[in-house]
This record gives sequence, structure tokens and C-alpha cells, in this order.
Amino acid sequence: MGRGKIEIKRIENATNRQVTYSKRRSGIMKKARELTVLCDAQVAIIMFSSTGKYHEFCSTGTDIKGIFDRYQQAIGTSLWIEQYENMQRTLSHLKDINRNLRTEIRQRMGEDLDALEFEELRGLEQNVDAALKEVRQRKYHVITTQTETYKKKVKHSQEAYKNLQQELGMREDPAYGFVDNPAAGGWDGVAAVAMGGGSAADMYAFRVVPSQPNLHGMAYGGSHDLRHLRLG
Amino acid sequence: MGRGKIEIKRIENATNRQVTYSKRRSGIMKKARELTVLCDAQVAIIMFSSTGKYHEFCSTGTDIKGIFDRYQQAIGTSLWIEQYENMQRTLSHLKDINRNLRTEIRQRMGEDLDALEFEELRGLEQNVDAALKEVRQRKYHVITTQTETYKKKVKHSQEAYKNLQQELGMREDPAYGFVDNPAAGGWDGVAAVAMGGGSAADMYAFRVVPSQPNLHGMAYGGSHDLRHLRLG
DNA sequence: ACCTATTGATAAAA
DNA sequence: TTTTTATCAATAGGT
Repeated sequence: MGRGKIEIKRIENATNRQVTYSKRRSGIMKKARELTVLCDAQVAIIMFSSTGKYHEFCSTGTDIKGIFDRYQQAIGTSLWIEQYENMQRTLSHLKDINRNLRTEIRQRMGEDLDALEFEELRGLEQNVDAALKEVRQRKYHVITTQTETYKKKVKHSQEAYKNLQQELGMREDPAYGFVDNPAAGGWDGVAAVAMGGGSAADMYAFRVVPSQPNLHGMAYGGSHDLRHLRLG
Repeated sequence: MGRGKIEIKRIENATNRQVTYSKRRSGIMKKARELTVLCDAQVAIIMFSSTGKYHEFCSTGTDIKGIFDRYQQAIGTSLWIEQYENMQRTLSHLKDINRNLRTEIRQRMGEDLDALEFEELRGLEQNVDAALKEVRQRKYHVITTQTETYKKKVKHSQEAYKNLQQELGMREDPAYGFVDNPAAGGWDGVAAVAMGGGSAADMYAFRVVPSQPNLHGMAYGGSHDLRHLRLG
């Protein structure tokens, strides 16, 4: 098709090669376009010339990625699709688990209990009751440990103070003496309150503020941000 | 180029369309092969016919995936990499949330309390205590509702029985009379126990069995499968 | 699939 | 590059 037949082998003349590439490329693109229209087909073409320039064709109504994805499905042994679908599955599985975890937490907070059978309700009650005992025991442990630590600190300070007084030969002056903190009861009183359970805990006037409000999300005293996070 | 010029629009006759697709497809493939040889170019073609059959062409010395990879580099912003990384991010985010939810549940069960500050511990105690009250209230509601229902059923049965006796003109015989169930106390006794709280709940000898052990995963009385599920 | 009249593509030149 | 045009190639419709 031209002024003479040509042999199908690499065109050595670079200019001729470039011209031929340009002409035949547009010819193929045109044919591809006609094919998609005439035969209702999907076609994707990617070309790189010897000089590295790239050109593409894609039938209307889709894109290169779409056709390539379909191609991967067609040949079965998918290069990307497989791990892609794997991730998709993992993702929705994680979302399911997440939803269940949120539901469990809500139920452990005493919400959404309508969905539970009586047996489940009773199990939940036992479980929460046992948890409450654990938490109180832990709280007592923390408060007594703190108390011991403070006691020792106070004792050490007092001794250091007295030693200093004696070394300086000063007479003891009540106005500059040590005062136990807080108030008269001393630290044992705090420990006693800590063991008192629910109503005793309410004696504390201040609200709980989570130490790391965002990623951690464990705001037992306030709103529970984390549980209301939604993805996708 | 045929026995007559044709308009470039969808061929309605399915047979003609299929024949034309076949002929033109091989024409394009041939042209593509010639182009790669003549001009030292790289070409990848993917085609899907309207019937879903797929065909491909690829220049020698590479493969479809190679050309698409090069295409992605050429076009710069790679289509697949981007959404792949997006999913990866979403996934790890979900995993983070998941881990936090599990931690919160464990803490609400009285485990892993060492990580909590005293303030958080106190907040948790208040929260669990409040939840326990909610659960007990709900349990009471369920049990009383059930009791009312059974009471009504028993009453109806008794009335029906008496009506039957009267219609048949029978003398009442204690040996065939109705007996309240369970035992002497009647249903009010069960409701009373339900309100008793933790120690009263322990009076039930049997264990709780979850109604849907697997996906639901809310096994308050037994092991907590869901929380030990691990992904990836 | 094959045939072939006819249209379409393009090599070489400008 | 694009246009021209002589020539070859592809293919529509029929078998």
C-alpha cells in the first residue's frame, strides 16, 4: 500500500522509521476506533516508539485501568487483582469485627441491651460485676502504693529537715515546721475512700480527662470518640 | 475497502458483527506486529469482543505487564499503586482502631489495668459501675415481662380448664388440678432473684451459652473468641 | 473459510 | 510535519 511494496523488517533510516511510525500508528488507532464502534468491543492499546514517546488508545466508556483489570480477570492468573481482592476481603472482615467490638463495648456500657437474650444478659451481668471487682482491687492497689511512696518521701524530708536543724543548732519553730498533706486525715484516708466502691468514687468532684484523647481513645469518663469513628 | 463503503456505527446484525470483529481484529494485530518490526516499537493491545471473548497482542521482548508497568511510569501517577497504598493505609488504620477496641474491652473486663493512670482507673470504675446498674435494670425488665407473660398464659389455661370442667359437669378433682410452676413460690420469686445483683446471679448453677457462637462473638459467659482473632 | 470488487492505507516524494 | 498520489492491503458482501 504505497508507491511500492516494502519488506517487513526494521527501517534503518531513522527519519523514515519515525515517519512510518507516525503514519501507521494513527492508522492503527483509527482502525481500533472503528472496531470499537462497529463491533461494540472494548480495546486498549499502549505504544512506545523507539524514541520512547508513548501513545495510547482506549475505547469509550472505560479506561486503560478498567480494561486491564478485566484482562487480569479473564486470564485468571491475576497479577494484581488477587492481592487487591484479598485486601478487600480483609478490609470488610476487619470492618465486621470492628462493628462487633463496638457492639460489645456498648453492651458493656449498658447500652443496646434490647438485642440480648435473658441468658446473655445474665452472663453480661456476671462478667461486668466481676470486672468491677477487678477494677476496684486495682484501684486500691494503686492508691496504697502511691500512699506508701508519699509516706516515705514525707518521712525522708522530715528527717532531712530535722538533721538540718540539729546541724545548724536551731531551736524548732512551729511556724516553719512540716505539715501533712492533705488536711488532717493523712494518706490512709484516701486509701479508705478508694476501697469504698461506686458511691465513694462519686465523692471526687473533678471529671476524668484522658491522657491521650485521640489515637488512644480510652476516655472512660467522657464521650467515647473512638467508637463513633466510621470508615468507608 | 470492500464491496461497498460502510458507515462507522454499531453493526446490528450479530453475525455480521462477529465476522467483522474477527476480520478487523486480525487486521489490527497484523498492523501492530508490522509496526513493532518496522519501527522498533513496543505495543500492547487488549481487546474484548461484545460477546466477552478476549484477545491480546504484545510486541516481542516484553509482556503485557511490562508494557503496563512502563505505561504507569510514563503517565507518572500510577493508577494501581495509588489505590493500593490507600487501601494499605485504611487497613492499618482499621487495625489500630481494632487494637484499641480490644484493649478497651479487656480493661472493661478488669484485665490489663496496669497501663491505666489512677484517674483513668477511677473513671473506668464509675463507668463499669453505671453499666452494671443498667444491665441489672434491663435484666429485671426482661424477667418481669416474661413473668407477666407466663402469668397470663397460666391464667388463661386455668380458666379454660375450669370452663371445660363446668361444661362437662365434672366435679373438681385435686389429683388432676393445675400446679403452679416452678415449685411453690410462683413466678414472683424469679423476679426477686433477678434483682438481687451479683451474688444472686451466682445462684444459677448452669453456664451461659451464646446463641450465635461464631460471627456474633458476644460470649459473655464463656471465652471471648472475637477478641483473640488476629489478621495479617 | 474463501473470493474478489471495492474502499482504505500508506510509501515515497514534495 | 503534512499533502499528494500511485500503489498495495484490507475487507464487505456473497458463496
